[in-house]
Amino acid sequence: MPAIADVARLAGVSKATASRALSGRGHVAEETRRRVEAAAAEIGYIVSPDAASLVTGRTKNVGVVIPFVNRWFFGEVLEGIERALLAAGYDLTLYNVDGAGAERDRVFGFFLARKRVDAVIAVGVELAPHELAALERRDKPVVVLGGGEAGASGSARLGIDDRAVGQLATEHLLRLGHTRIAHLAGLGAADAPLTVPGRRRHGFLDAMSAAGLTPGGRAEIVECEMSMPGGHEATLQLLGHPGRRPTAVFAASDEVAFGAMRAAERLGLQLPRDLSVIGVDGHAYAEMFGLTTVEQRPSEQGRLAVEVALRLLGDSTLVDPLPDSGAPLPTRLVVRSSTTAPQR
Amino acid sequence: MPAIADVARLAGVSKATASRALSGRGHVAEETRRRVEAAAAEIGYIVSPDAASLVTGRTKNVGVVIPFVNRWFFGEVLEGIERALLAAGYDLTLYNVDGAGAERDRVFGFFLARKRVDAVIAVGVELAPHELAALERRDKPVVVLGGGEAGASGSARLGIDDRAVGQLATEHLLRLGHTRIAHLAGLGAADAPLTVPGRRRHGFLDAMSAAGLTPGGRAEIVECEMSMPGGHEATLQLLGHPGRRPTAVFAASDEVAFGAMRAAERLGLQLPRDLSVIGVDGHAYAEMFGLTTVEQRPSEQGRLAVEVALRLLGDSTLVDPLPDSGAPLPTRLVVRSSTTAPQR
DNA sequence: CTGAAAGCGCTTACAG
DNA sequence: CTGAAAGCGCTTACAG
Repeated sequence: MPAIADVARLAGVSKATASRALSGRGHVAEETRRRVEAAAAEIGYIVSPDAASLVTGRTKNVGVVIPFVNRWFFGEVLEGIERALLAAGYDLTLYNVDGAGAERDRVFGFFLARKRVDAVIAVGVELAPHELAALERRDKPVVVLGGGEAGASGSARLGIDDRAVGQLATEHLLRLGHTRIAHLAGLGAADAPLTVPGRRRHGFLDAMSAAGLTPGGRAEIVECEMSMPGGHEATLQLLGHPGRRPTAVFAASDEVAFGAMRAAERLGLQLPRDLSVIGVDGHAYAEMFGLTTVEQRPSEQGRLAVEVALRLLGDSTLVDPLPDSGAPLPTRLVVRSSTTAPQR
Repeated sequence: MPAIADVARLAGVSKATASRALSGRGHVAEETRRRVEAAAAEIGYIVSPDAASLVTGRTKNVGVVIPFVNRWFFGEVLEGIERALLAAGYDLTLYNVDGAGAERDRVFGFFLARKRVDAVIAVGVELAPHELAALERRDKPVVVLGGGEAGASGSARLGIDDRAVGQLATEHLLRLGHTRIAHLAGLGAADAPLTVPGRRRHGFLDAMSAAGLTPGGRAEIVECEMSMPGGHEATLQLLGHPGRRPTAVFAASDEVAFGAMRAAERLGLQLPRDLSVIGVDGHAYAEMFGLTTVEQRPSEQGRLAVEVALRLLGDSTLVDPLPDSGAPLPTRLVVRSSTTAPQR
């Protein structure tokens, strides 16, 4: 494995000059640079990131903490992050952390605490105060994407306005004339008002109240896992009482909405005549299902999170101001065939 | 940021002893070890992986090359790999590489060529000979999971027997009495016989031939993207000719099967009466769809790939022999309600 | 524009 | 069982 000393020798320069020529930092005569580059190419030299990190203190590596890989939103975010990081010459170290437990403590207490990553991007993960503090103590910029409370000093927060999204989705149904509207909320929505499910639920309640409709207790909000089977099961349960069946459902995510649609069809309902369904996400399958949804662009959000992280690291080539000013990321209502006016 | 010299000073020992006490390599008196550990804990010392890598030549980091994150099989594999790597104290560096192109060349030519990962796990990616050769030249063990041809010297290959899977799925339909069976194959199945879609298609043809049924050209094999919309679209196309409609469909993956089921229902068919559908995967949603499938365990496969990689690195604590002997990974037919005998 | 030297933070023979 | 010393492969002031 050739080292920089080999390149230097072959090019007839010092290691210092070889380093400058290859890294582009510092001035090197054009002719010298060419010689060094030719020498490096000839012997297949590739810089050792470890050695470089040791002296610069930069690893060119970003840690990503994410609770799921196999949920559409998270997978898309991850792809967006990966692409942007790669383009910037950074590596992505993946930590799949869901909930609490020994594994999580190990990620924050050991893996992330070492000098192996320059920054951390946390996707849809509530960072405990001590977790954030530990990262900041080690001068690791943190970018939090989605959910959560306002950030601490060294950290940035990015995300859509989930409360507004819930409100918009509900208002769409209200404007169509629905009054018996159920909400399929994510697990823990009622208990954790600052999480993504909690905020969407809040938006739902805001819209209903504004319309003078006070949703009753369990009959109109059902919590479920934010997946297709979650929505399926909850909808079977929800539509179980034929007495006061809702005419519309606001599902906390598109995957939940798909499950709801399938469950309703299985019960013999005609969609959208007997039940309107709206989701949140803009899932790749939404078009196939004809699902009306509030669309967001997770892969774009991932790209943005990377830009903010690089900027926090002072390694951004960007001129444009970034939307880390606190403004929420964009969303957009996309109306398809799954929502219509209620039957008279 | 405290260094090992600080720990040594505080514990009243040399850096060498501190290193040995903390790493567990080499002998240290029990009492000394305790003093060193107490000192490390007191000042919050955490070893610098870069510095350690530089001298040991090991990074405790494995690169994972994967074409998708957001397809069930791949997401599950990734989660399995991540968990196993984390448990072994390794980091996972993610390279999301789909198809060819400049990005791919950059991953293999730059990112993976550096001394930043000890080994590479490639999931469902056909490695070009020069890509494999480049990794081997740098002494990087390679574990290939899924698809592809027999491995080269320093590499191991793991996967299910996709041809046998295709055959089994088709035989299940044949045994139920179906004779007009269509296959929804993955894109490129006909052109690339050694890929996953190619092998499943091959198994389909083997079973059909053995039953004396020679499938005609395009009427009975349709290729599509291996996703739910892919299966949906292909099925609408397939069932377009009411003349010789198949009574059963073997879908190359569960996601394709879900799309096929939805398309058939949309066309007014009663499932499974009018159409039996079988998939491959054991997707988390298969139960909800009542889908008969040939199940595999991708997260388990990911775990196995890690074990093989660690073994190749001589860093395995395992005693049991591993299934890297060339035997295919296990699969299992799971019969649900989506398949039944054809209508008379 | 270029080079000699120091040093990043570790680990590992080599002695004792 | 422990320590002094060398060295992993780089980059960066500091001179010139």
